[in-house]
Amino acid sequence: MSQAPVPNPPADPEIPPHRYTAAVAGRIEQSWQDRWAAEGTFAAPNPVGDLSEGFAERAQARPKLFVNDMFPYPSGEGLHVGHPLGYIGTDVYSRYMRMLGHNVLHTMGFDAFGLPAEQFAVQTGQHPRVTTEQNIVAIRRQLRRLGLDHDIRRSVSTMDPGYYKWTQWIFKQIFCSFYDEAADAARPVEALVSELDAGTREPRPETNPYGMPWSELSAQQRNSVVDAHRLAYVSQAPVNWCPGLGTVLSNEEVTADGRSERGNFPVFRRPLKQWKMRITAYAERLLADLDALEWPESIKLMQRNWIGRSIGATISFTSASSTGRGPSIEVFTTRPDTLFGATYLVLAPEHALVEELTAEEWPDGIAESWRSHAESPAAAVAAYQKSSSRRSELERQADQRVKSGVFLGRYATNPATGEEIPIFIADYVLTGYGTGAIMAVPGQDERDWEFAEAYDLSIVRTVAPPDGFEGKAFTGEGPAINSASDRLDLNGMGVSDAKAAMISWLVEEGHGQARTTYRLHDWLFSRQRYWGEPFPIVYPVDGEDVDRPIAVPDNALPVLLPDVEDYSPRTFPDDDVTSEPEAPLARATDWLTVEMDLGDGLRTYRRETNTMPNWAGSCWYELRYLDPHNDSAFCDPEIEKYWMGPREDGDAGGVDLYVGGAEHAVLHLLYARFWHKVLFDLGHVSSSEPFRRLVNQGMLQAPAYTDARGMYVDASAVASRGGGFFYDDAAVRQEFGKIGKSLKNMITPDDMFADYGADTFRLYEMFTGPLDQSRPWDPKAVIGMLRLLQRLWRLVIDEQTGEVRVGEQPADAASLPVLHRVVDGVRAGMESLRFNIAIARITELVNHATQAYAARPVPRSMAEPLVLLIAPLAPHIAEELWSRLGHAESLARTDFPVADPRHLVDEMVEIAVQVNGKLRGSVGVLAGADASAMEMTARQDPNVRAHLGDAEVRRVISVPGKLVNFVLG
RNA sequence: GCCCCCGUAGCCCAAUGGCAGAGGCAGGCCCCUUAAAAGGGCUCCAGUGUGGGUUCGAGUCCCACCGGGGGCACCA
Repeated sequence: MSQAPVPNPPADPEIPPHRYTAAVAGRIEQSWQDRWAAEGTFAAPNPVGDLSEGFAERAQARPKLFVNDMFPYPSGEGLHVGHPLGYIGTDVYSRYMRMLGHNVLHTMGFDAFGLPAEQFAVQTGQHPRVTTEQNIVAIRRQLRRLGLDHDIRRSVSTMDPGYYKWTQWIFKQIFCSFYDEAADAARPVEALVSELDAGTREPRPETNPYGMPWSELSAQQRNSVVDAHRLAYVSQAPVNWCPGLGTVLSNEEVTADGRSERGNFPVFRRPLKQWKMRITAYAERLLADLDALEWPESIKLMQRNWIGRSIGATISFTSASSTGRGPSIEVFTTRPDTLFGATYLVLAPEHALVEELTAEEWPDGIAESWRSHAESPAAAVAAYQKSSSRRSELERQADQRVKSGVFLGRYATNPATGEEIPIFIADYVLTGYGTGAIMAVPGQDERDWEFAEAYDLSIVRTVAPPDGFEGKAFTGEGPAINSASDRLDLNGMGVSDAKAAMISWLVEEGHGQARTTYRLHDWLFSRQRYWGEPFPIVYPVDGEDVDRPIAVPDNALPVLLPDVEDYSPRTFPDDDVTSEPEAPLARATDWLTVEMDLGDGLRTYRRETNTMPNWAGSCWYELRYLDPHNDSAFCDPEIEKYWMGPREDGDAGGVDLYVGGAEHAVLHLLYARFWHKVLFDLGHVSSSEPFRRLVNQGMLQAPAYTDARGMYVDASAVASRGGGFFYDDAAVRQEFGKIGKSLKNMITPDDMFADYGADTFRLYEMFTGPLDQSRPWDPKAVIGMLRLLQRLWRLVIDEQTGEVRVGEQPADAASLPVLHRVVDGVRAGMESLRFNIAIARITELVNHATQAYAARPVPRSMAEPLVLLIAPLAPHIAEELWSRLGHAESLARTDFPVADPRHLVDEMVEIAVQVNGKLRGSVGVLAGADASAMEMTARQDPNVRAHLGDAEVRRVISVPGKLVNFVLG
């Protein structure tokens, strides 16, 4: 497609007929996009399977590279100029790497399930699938117009049954697995059952409440023990219930102030029966494997904080009851060394032992404040439990630090001191962390100190604070004090020695053991929404195993999402704590019950009516790009190994470059790692991590304008005059903010295509700063990149005639160092994803060539490398010029220019001469000059001489090619 | 409160510990134009947030503080 020179119908007769304008750019760009699509330029062959055509010739001998963006949610508003930042970044990098000889796969898909589509459907009465499909079409068009080098054969959409079939299949894999601590890996549940049957394994204690060995359990009891081992399981536990959204949410979806991340509705903790994923089994590996990943440190840190490992011990306290011994209470502490200072125990209000530990009546002689103005401990406990469950997280937040609690009327024995200490419940102890119970050590813990002050509890320091310490609790390092009994003496030890000594004593005496806990909780996986993946789960409606969750067989996948009359989730007033979740799928009455033969004859089953959370589809999509049409596996193992497998021993494997926003630090990125590790354990993938290298693109902010009333005005209608900004002749104030409707500063890629063309837009996005940095988007600055392309165009094409104007003569000697320095700099910018410096280098070369060859043709030996240098950044104009320079093939796989080292060093260099570190002169020396030659030359500079005078030169620092510094004595 | 990142010209940003400026926008001047600008050329503009320290030499390394952004927050 060596197009006839584009006829340029000049709207303005004064513009040269063949100038590179937005209109010309638009025609060139669309014709190249057509050609790339027709020729399959960016099709990356797989080693085997339906996409393997061309592998031998195009890929086999080359290194591979898999580049991936976080795929977009196809919202009805389309893309604004902020979205493509990362997409363009990966595009430039992948085009560059392709020119370096890699078999590059760059992909894009759609995260199609989600709440907005459902809400839009409710408003318009259109099926969410219909509106989502329309949005996908619109966004596909925008992405194509950007000229991205995606292998479009591999586009995926999470809402397609052919896709979510495999989401459901992976769910089944997780459901049908348990975590084998000994192997430190997930294994199939069948293996668990056969080991239990063979007697080579006992159930994990917490899974077997029956107090009998496996061999003596009934069939139903065995089922419940097995189900309690599964990595996906149903549990009745306090969860985040959001009445305003009508659904439960995962911890990751709740903000620090107890509201939903989406919609900002209050969230309440309520015990509900819900699906969870045992991500906590992977806590240690999710933590440890972060080290080897090439991820931003900030994201690694956020994941480490979220996983929140604490190393400490569990300690058992024996309680006393009116009849003698009561139940023992297990607490978790990171400071076992302070046990001698534990003067009371606190349980979370929801703790399972609270009822059993509540005394009949108040013991004699206790302070009124401990009675909570209640007649009996049971009444006080009931009132307190009620009030704390009613409070939203937000309210708990608001009275943070005001400690309250209730005495249970019972005491426990401190195993170190033998003393009786009172047992309280208080909501500053959280059910979900550790054991849900603590030993309170006011001397070394600020929270415990506050509570102790409020309830007049005794305080014993067990770590000596430094002299002059005037604070309350002392949490720092110091020697142990008050920590000795006739059986154990910690006094004088530092904190870590004391911890170790205490733990070994506890273990010896049977009072406790070392233990590590995590802040990470199991992932709440069910949602009461319509627009998501149905679970591949059914429940028998009768029989002995009634209500037991059972996975449907693989041949029944996908479990299709049924149509319903009403897609809307049942929502409630924001603060309706007592409301109950209600899944929209429960309304699909025909779908709800199903007759199946799952091995014991035809029976009736009820389907699971919850759907999966929005994150499910994005937990594994990078794998589906690799083998998108495979109907017998989510991905052929050989193909996975080729694109994502480890490169050498110790390498985790994964996507070679993954780019997306930092807002997914602990949501998508943690969930996806978890799923990937399960698939790895079960032998389905060879990589142990999904994303080897991660880069967060920055956020773009655009100018927004407020009028005198403080209202936002349409930013596109604001004019700037004489340093001020005006809207309808009224002065307005400029600020920068998130692009969108609310600030009325929406700028779309379509505006940019129309005004400048895609190449200028791409250049501008990449030019304003490093990829990972947030920066303002200044619509007025885009013109600079168009000017650059116009100058480039003019170097190759005569604006009057449209003829190619390059010459065949060699380049000037003075041009070669410039060219090669620029090549070197552009490569450096491409490698480091700092495309802004690559563009600056290219601009230098364009400016140099424009000046040096103002009156004569630019040599082909300069023009061609220049075109190739800019090709990853501005691919359309580069292809067009390359074609006009006489090349029939696309430049997509042409070798990227290489800098010749001989031209990187000048013969003569200017070096700085300093005296005592101050610049005193500048002299020219031969580039290869050694230290003494540089010094000799430097001493001849008159100004340097004057400064040296007669003083003694104590030392001379010579940096070759840079400077000489005389240090005087 | 704790943790992380960032402060260079009017603005966006460059500068392996070695002469603070590569590139762009805006401003000014000139050329081309009847005129204009989304053409061409030239040009003004900071001593690197503040205060210490290390070093022959600090934008760069270390410490403290100030300002901006982000994360976590009763996690025992």
